[in-house]
Amino acid sequence: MMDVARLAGVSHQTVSRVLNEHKNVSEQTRLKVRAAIAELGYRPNRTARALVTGTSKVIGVVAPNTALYGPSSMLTAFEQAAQESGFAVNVGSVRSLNERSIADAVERHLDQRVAGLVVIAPVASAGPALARLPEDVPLVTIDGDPQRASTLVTVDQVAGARAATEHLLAAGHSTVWHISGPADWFDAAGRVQGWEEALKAAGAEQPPLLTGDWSAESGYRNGKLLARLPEVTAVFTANDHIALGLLRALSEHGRRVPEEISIVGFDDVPQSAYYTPPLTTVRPDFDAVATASVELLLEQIDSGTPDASTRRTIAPTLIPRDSVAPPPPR
Amino acid sequence: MMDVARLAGVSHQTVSRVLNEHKNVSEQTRLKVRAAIAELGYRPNRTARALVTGTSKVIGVVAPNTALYGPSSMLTAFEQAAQESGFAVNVGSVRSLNERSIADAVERHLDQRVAGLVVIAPVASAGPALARLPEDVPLVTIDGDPQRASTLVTVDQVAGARAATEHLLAAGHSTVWHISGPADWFDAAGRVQGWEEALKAAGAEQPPLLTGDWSAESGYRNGKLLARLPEVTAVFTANDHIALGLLRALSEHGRRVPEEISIVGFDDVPQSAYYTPPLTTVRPDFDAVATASVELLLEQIDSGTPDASTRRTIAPTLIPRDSVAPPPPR
DNA sequence: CCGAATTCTGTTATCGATCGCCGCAAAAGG
DNA sequence: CCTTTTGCGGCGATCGATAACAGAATTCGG
Repeated sequence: MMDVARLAGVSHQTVSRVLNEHKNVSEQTRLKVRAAIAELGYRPNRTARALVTGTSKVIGVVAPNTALYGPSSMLTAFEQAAQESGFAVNVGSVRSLNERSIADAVERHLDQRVAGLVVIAPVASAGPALARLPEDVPLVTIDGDPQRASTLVTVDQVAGARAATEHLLAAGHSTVWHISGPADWFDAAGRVQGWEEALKAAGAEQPPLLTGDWSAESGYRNGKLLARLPEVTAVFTANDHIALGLLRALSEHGRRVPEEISIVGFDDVPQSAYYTPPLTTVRPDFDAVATASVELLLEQIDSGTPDASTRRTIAPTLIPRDSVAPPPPR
Repeated sequence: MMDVARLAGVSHQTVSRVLNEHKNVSEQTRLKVRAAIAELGYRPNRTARALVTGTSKVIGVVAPNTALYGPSSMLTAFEQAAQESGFAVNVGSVRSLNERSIADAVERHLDQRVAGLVVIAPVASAGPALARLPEDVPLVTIDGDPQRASTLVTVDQVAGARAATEHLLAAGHSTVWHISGPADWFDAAGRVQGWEEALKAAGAEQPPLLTGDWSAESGYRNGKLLARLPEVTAVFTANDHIALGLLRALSEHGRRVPEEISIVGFDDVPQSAYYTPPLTTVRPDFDAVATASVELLLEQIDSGTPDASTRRTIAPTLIPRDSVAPPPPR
């Protein structure tokens, strides 16, 4: 910076002012400084700036360390959005979603003096870890506890699940079965709730809930059971991978989809259009979630007021494909 | 730090020594300082340290901004490995893999004063961007150009593809077709090469190469064509998603897998065991790639010698499932 | 045409650590 | 018993930026 100042014939402070787009610097010197910067190929040292300002142009993201489609696609979408606002992204993945490891990940980020935090915290155990956070750090929670008072961005799981269930009921099915995600995930709970609501609203009988863990394997395991129950004609699965396992199990038992059994998934993974048959599913807009999160976080960072307690809900859309048909005549 | 020093009755310098595990500090004062640190809950400011040392405990990762299974699972594996060595990870994803955007991502990381860089650079266009990197920054390239002289960690694409092709030939097929990945990806090129080698070694005729783009859609598109060629009995696809699209196309044309056509994929995505039929595939060990990368990078960082030009190759393993069978009698 | 307000720019202190050098005490050597 | 080495710990400078304050130049109202 000193070199630039010398070349431009000004003080280092003036260079700093140009860099930070302060007013009160004449057009003439501004140009001189700009020229000197360009000539020397000077790039400011963000570390030094971070030291004196006490904050950095870095956002910390805490995400579960899984290959799950949702979290991983949000991560990249998130990085993209941050980048467009001039922020870098520090990831701190957590192997398991318990309070301790989330708290650790948060600590690591705080050590790095991040400007704000985004936490993908889809389970209840994340709550306490976040509660002990210093008051003044900007925070956005994604898919977090709907009850907690903090800035929250969520996919409207309930509405998505309701749409899926209603779609099956509208096709003529008397009721709809559900294979859920892990019980401690808010996402899974929301989808169960939407499913229940739709059944109740339609006056349909509610079959027992089957529980999966997002994996195709769990869909397969539950599918083995469903395949043997002749009264099952429609199933809504908590995600597309469970649906895939279910399709596999049904196919092994010779039960045809959608002729005998209709299925709706959730997530719209890019492959689901090529399942056998192509899967009707619900698409949450992960890009929108990421964009909204960055937006809310930057608002907090700029304003200095950490917790506005606003929440943003992203509505998913139903993608009809070939895995839904009217029930077979009995 | 001053507060800690005061409480321990020493100077700030001694506190720093304790923190950095310098020798020349007596056991007695070390304990006093440790106690003071614990009592005050002091955490060193990494930003200040980064400023004076000129480097940070942060590694930059450049990865393509895709939902592709390989890159995204390496990203999380990578973060995990770095974390265990006390490093944080800064991600800089790139939307498209051209020279310009890769160079930009690298610049952003350098601005942050990262200690080293890992670049997932599976295309040739990444080369020039990396060539212009300052000499002294530790760098590990993943799945990069096998010809370039730089520290490189790769999955042995050729061996994996050879194994897949040989597996099909061993089942009795007279030749094997191949749907490749995008031509500009090294991964794709390696798999094509392994396929060619295996065919040549077996004296099998080499069918024309079909080109995909990793997506199920491209597998489907090519599958529509293959389904109409009665002589096709075995196909090796560049990844599992292409195989899924292929399965779909074959199923639509009433061609049965594996009775009429055998298929082998690549990647072993968690879902491939539940495709219809379960897919025989080749599993690259992404965790091993990540671990090796971090290891090599830390070696460079510690030793101060940036470019050791070592390379580490991870051998993939064939996972036999149900999508391979002998060819139908003719 | 002068004093006051307003721009512009420079000087110095500061963020929180590490590094180099120096002094002092205790241990080793003659 | 005195000198030399070694171990321990302190003082001040430093990294590269921004913040606060103050001085110089300019504009403006009366």
